[in-house]
Amino acid sequence: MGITRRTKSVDLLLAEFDKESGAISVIELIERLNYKINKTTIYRVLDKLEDDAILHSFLDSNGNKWYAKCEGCSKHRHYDVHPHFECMDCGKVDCLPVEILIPNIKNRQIESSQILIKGKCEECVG
Amino acid sequence: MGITRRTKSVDLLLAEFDKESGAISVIELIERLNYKINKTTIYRVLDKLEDDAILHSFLDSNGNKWYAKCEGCSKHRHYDVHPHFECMDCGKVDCLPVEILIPNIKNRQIESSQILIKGKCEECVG
DNA sequence: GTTTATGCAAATTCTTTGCAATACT
DNA sequence: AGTATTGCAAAGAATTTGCATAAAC
Repeated sequence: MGITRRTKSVDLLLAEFDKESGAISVIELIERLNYKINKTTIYRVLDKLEDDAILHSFLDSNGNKWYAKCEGCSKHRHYDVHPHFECMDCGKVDCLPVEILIPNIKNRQIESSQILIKGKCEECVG
Repeated sequence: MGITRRTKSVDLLLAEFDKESGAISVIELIERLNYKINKTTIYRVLDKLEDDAILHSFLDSNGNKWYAKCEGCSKHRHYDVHPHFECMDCGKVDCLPVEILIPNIKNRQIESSQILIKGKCEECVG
């Protein structure tokens, strides 16, 4: 797990992501764990877990931060271009490959992006 | 201009977007106009102008809100899927058509998205 | 004249900092 | 033992609210 120590806070936080198939907002995590971990610690641990590429974050349209432990995240550094798709039905978050954008943004040079697409995933549409 | 009244605040704000080819952050607008328009009013007018589809907003990776008056914005309602491309060199913001995403997100149903891609536009790359 | 917009001060919400105490390896 | 992590209280930053005043139609 990189530099991050195995502490009670780390375990409790990761446990929340194991219960969950999708993304969880910081606000939600604070509500769930408030009586066990201090709010400040929650912010700090999430930050580390993102540095260690165990979690990924993005902002929703209200500016609230969400974290997810999704397939493929470990392959990316946190500042990589990395779109997410969140199913509004089941809540699951998929990481989409960078490449989905590139053919459409030809002749532009992508430096960074923040992409959250919401909708219904294949299964929930069907 | 829809329901929005033509006031001093509206004119001053729109003037900033005429000076500018790209997006302007709320923070920047407050700095520029602080002595002329109250901060609260700036927030309220921007909100209205977005409702009227004159401006468009999106969040940067720090959660700060940016507004732009870009080609094509008037065709969209503010909750439409609507990616933006911001050139980090010249600051210009383009609206990209929804369609750039659709072929890549096949079998998913898009409800909303918040997309800001940053990089260099064609001219600044060249 | 009626409705909408504005300014101000205070309140909210989310996040960060400083520092002493504690837990990890 | 030495370093990283935690909790608490307080500070910060961005945005919103309530209400009386002023401006637009």
